[in-house]
Amino acid sequence: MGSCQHESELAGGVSQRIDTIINHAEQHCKTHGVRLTDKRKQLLSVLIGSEKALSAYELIDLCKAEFGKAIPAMSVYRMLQFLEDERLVHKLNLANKYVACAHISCDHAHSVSQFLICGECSKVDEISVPKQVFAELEKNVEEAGFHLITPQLEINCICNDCKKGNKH
Amino acid sequence: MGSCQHESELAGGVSQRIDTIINHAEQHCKTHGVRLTDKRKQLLSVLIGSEKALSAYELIDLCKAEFGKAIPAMSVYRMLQFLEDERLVHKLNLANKYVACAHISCDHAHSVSQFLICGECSKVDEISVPKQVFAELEKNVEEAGFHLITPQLEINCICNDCKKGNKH
DNA sequence: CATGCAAATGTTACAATGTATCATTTATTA
DNA sequence: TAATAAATGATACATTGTAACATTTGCATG
Repeated sequence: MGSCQHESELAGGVSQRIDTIINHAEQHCKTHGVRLTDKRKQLLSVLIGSEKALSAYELIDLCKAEFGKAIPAMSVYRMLQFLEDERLVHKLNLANKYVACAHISCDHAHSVSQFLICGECSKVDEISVPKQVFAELEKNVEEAGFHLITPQLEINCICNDCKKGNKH
Repeated sequence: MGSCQHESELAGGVSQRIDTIINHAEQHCKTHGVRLTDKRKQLLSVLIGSEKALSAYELIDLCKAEFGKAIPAMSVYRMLQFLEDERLVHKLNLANKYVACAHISCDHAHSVSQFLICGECSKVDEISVPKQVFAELEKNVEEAGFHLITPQLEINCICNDCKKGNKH
């Protein structure tokens, strides 16, 4: 697997960065024969613009603040499901929150993602641990008579800022 | 750290096994100056007797079935909190369910627990991966600017039985 | 034993999260 | 443009979890 640029490090301002990623998402959907509608795009752009993982209802509030109209909860859950199916968004079950995939603009597939979730401020980092470490873990799982279903690990952490006692 | 006998492998029948563990739990509470009341004991024994992780409301139903009286949700959540604080029970945030600690009868502390959670049937196994594997993982977490708070990893899996398509 | 205090549990009323069902709107295609 | 499928909206609920206050229980002490 080649290295890739983390999307938070893309050049340009914030909204330009979001546009770039959204463009990639649109391209992705086009080639998959599915539609990235305006509403879905709104949701995704809010997630991309957020440092933190967001709950469905936080998303509703933010969309309302940014776009003026409240999206019903039912619709938000459906759109999140769509975005998850298209691997544009990850659901963090540990926190019941959602984050944009950190690699939407990358072409290559990412094998294993670990999500570090700050329990204080919900900041999330999506990292990839070395294959070998993950392979070790998987070996132990298999020995216990279980099988990994998603190569996704969610880890409860505290981020540097919160550890230092900074407010947000 | 010494090796230890997994509690599901204790000799004797099921209810005897539960009694044995409960006795250890009582001893534990006595030395910690807290009370393992009858209700708390009921809850704990249901959890010990269950192969699967149980939600708070599943616990309410099972307690009602076994002991005749329904415990209010509020009380159940409080008792679960108590049992968690005493490290007799683990909360699995991935599944919003609870399991009895697999090592109540062991004297020594267990450093790092990984919970393998079957997404089909909620069966849970509490394993310990080698220290070195965990240390590797932790190193990656630190490099990302995060810190582990609980040495607890929850992993979405499917168990052998469910993979084979067995019904429960 | 009575009394008083603290811990534990119960009750009520909600808040928050998530979904089933049916209605409506929007896009696509013949 | 009409027919159809996909997406979204609206309503009503189910489930999960908690805040606030009331009651009961266990325990120490006079």
